[in-house]
Amino acid sequence: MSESTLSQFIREKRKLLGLTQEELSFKAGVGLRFVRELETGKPTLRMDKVNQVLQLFGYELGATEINRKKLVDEES
Amino acid sequence: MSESTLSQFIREKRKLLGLTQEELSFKAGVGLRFVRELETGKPTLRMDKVNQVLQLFGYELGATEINRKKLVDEES
DNA sequence: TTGAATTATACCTTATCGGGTATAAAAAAT
DNA sequence: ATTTTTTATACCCGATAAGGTATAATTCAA
Repeated sequence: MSESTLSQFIREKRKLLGLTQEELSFKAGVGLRFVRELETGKPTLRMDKVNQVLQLFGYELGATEINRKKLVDEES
Repeated sequence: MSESTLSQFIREKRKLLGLTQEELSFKAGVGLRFVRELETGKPTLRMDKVNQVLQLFGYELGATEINRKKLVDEES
């Protein structure tokens, strides 16, 4: 799990659970189009909607250091 | 810097730099009202605007583990 | 305490996000 | 190769975020 960007993080987590975008959107309670835009890196998304998705994975939006070198795993 | 919530994080960082909400909003290129809503925890804010503010502190929005116990400082 | 500075809340307008739907492209399976 | 599944892109509409402005509340200094 490299998590260079939020979009990659979401996609990787989703695939890890073996879900399609449609299944994820249903589970998260957001529109399918939103999941697409999220995974394709649209920057203007609303935080609450993004959090609905992240919570399925046990994550949420937070402030992260910009030049924080991401190590092997998501642990730091 | 405890950073339990994003709003607290922003406010603490701002005070650390000795800025008023107005000065921060100007530097970040967002409206004053946005900074207020950000620091009072409005959950429906747009990610790009939040990132404009966070970048002033060298931070950005990212996925963080939900039950990640925040230790003494922001370092983990 | 008084007054100035800072922060909070409410109203209004404009821009656009989120969602649905449809179509196309790409990927995966048979 | 063909079919099915999955993902991407475009259009439309309703809801609301963002910003400006004004007013109230709070904080802080003198």
